[in-house]
Amino acid sequence: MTDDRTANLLGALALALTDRLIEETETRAKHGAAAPAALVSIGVAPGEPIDRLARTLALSHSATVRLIDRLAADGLVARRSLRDGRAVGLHLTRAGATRRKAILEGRRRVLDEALAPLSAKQQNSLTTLMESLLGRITSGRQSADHICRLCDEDACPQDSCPVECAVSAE
Amino acid sequence: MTDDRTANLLGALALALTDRLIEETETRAKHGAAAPAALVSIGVAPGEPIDRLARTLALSHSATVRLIDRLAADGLVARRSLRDGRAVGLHLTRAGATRRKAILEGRRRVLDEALAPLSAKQQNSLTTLMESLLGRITSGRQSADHICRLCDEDACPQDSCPVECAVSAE
DNA sequence: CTTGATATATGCATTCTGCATACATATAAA
DNA sequence: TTTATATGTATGCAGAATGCATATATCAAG
Repeated sequence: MTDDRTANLLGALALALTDRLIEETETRAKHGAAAPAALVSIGVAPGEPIDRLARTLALSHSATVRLIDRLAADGLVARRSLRDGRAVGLHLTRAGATRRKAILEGRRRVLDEALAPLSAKQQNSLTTLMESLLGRITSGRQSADHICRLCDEDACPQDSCPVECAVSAE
Repeated sequence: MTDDRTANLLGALALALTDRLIEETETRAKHGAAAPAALVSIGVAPGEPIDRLARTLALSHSATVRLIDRLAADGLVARRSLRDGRAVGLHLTRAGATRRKAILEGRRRVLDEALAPLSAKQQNSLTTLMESLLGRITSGRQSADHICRLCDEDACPQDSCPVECAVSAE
């Protein structure tokens, strides 16, 4: 079985880091915690319909429509028509792409700050351990997209991402 | 400098775990993500005033008053008068204590599940690394209380808690 | 006893969300 | 082609949670 204290520390760490990540990213995209995730996710897969984004964000469809309304009003996201006339393809405007970059940089800053006390060797150990944990947590395509909704894809190419690998291995 | 991929994995892991922790604990105490944290925190330090709880939860005073209203209406929390006639001391009712236990158990279940793929040795390594990260993240009394707002104090006695130690060492 | 600080409570507005529904388009069947 | 069903988006409406400004009660110091 797992150790009491280890479990507790993991819970505290996850909560503390997420608090900081939300705080940091939310101020850069307004409209709640889902907004930065939307900008990041749209950037990873431009042209996807609202429906798909809703699943990635784990929001209802209507909440996602409203969120896109707000981001579009801010000039960060644009709706384009698709072959399928029912759906709209989501894209970042130039301003949206800039904002996205700022969000990812803010996120990175928070994480760097937290990781600062670890040596390179310790960071490697941590990476290995986290790969196991992330693989375990992942449960399917939708879950994977949700977990990676704020990820910097450049830092973590598809074939090296433990979350993606867990989906492929199913 | 820290490694791109390590930082990214840490962000994803924190987010994914917190999603699960919130989901799990929130269903057991209704009234939003702050509710389970309130029940846990009141249990750690019964008799504290609303003001102090507000700071631990990082909520405004009025939001905390409303939260306590709801939890009291559910019969989970009771207000008692204190020597200081302005303040009220917060306590868990019997039902509240039971609920608190369920919240901590749910949290523990999520964390156990995530940690399952690690060997005992790996868990020890992870613990050491997390101690460093948590110490770094902590910045003062208020920050510490906030970070530990959902912690199981039994699993992590004061003098072994890296967050508490970071505060003491200031 | 007066003044200022502290702790709680409440009126009001705002934000974000989901449910139910309406509408347009696509897909498949008859 | 026509009809029926499924899919994707948008909107009306209501509810939950929150913050700001403010009111009230109590304490502490002079």
